[in-house]
Amino acid sequence: MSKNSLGYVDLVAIFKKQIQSGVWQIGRSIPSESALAKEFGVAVGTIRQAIIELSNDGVLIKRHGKSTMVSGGLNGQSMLRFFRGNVSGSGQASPTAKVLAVKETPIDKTLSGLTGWSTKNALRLHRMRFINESPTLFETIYIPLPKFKKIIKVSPRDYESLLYPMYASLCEVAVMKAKDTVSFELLKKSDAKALGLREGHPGVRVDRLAFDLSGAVVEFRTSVGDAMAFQYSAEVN
Amino acid sequence: MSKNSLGYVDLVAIFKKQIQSGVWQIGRSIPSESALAKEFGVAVGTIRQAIIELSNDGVLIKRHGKSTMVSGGLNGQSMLRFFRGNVSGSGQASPTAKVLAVKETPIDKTLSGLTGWSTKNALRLHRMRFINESPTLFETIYIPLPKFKKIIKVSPRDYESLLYPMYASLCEVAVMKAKDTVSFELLKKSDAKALGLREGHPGVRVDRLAFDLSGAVVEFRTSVGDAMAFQYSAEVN
DNA sequence: GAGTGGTCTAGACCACATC
DNA sequence: ATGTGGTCTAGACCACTCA
Repeated sequence: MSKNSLGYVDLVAIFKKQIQSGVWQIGRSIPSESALAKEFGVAVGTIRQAIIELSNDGVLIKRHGKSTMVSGGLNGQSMLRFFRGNVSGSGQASPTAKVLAVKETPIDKTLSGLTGWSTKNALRLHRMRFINESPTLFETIYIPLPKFKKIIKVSPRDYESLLYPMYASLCEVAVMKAKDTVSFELLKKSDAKALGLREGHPGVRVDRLAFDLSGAVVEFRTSVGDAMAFQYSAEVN
Repeated sequence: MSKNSLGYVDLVAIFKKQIQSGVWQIGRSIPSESALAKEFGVAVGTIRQAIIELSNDGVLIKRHGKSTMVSGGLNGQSMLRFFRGNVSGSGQASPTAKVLAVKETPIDKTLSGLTGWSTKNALRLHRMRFINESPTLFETIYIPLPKFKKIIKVSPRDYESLLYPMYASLCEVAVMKAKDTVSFELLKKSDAKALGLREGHPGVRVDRLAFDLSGAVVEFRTSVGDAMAFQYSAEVN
């Protein structure tokens, strides 16, 4: 006895593959529910159940009356809400970012251990983030090659101010989830200097692993800032 | 033309009221889907849609083959994973807690501003949390009266080691959501002393607002610890 | 085996977006 | 007016739990 028709769980897996393989592209529409029902030989309700699950996971975006689209993932502006006196407050803060350096570097044991990357090289970016013109976060970012090779051809001055949307549009990589680890440390000389503080000043450090749809790590980022200006809010559910 | 039958959105609201009013009690079963369908005069599918939504919000707990139950909310053991070398690691850490003082205090403007509490008094607890016998977090906890009046009659030595389950079983209060705000500061003398550190040592402070099903604040808690031992992990979605 | 939730169907009808 | 997703129905059948 073999099952000869697909369940919604199967469809969820199939739809994910459509996205990972690029058949369904980031930011573009997927076929209508009734079309998919015909294509896969199931009832519309079954298609809907699969789509609703993916929508709850942030993979698809539904809007009543319009077609369902493939999400580009997180937008990455989530990092700066960690500091006092910024965006979420009233008035206008002006968060900006500047990429200071881009360099191709080998993936060493430490980095591959953290990320699971098995290719040889990665890109390393140094990036400063500003609030109201003042340097607030110094970031070191690793992204693997060759997946992000198109980034190399972009001049750092032409980087978009948010990296994740750029990853999506340029490299077809959607960051769906991330894990932050916040810890406290005294600033090293180099970090302190970049932030306009003295060596040994209390610092905060946020290590972030960013994951794509398949759960693979697509970025590792370390951000350092002034602990005394730091404030992090999180929902616990 | 009036709508003469209930939609699943209406049912979600109705079911929440059943819980808030105590008709459906924390930890107990709710009627079966088919029974509810008859009671409210709708199809089973409509009941299911409402229940699924509440289940996704953590309000109800479904288990295949068994009846659906009302959740007791968060368990409150979430705070200690913030420190290094603890539970989530291998081996056995032994997190414990000890309530040092319980006192009835008036709700001042600051507290009512933060929490929205409009009654006159609150209970204030001082509580120390330990990892492997060593004092790690010093907590100051406010809960409003008269909602928590049953707590007064319990001797601090008889408190359960997790407070949220005690709130649920004793006071019918389920903490469904919380908001943590993490910041760094130099330890005040009193906090430092309680933690076995010297005044001015780098400290971490976590302010938490805990919410019930209706979104009302049911607890305000401030936790202070050693910044050097602090490590916080969070998922970003 | 009786009772519960889980999946799927086929179709009706509603609500929103767009032309 | 057409196409899309949103809601609801009534019923069949499956899968799990427990006595």
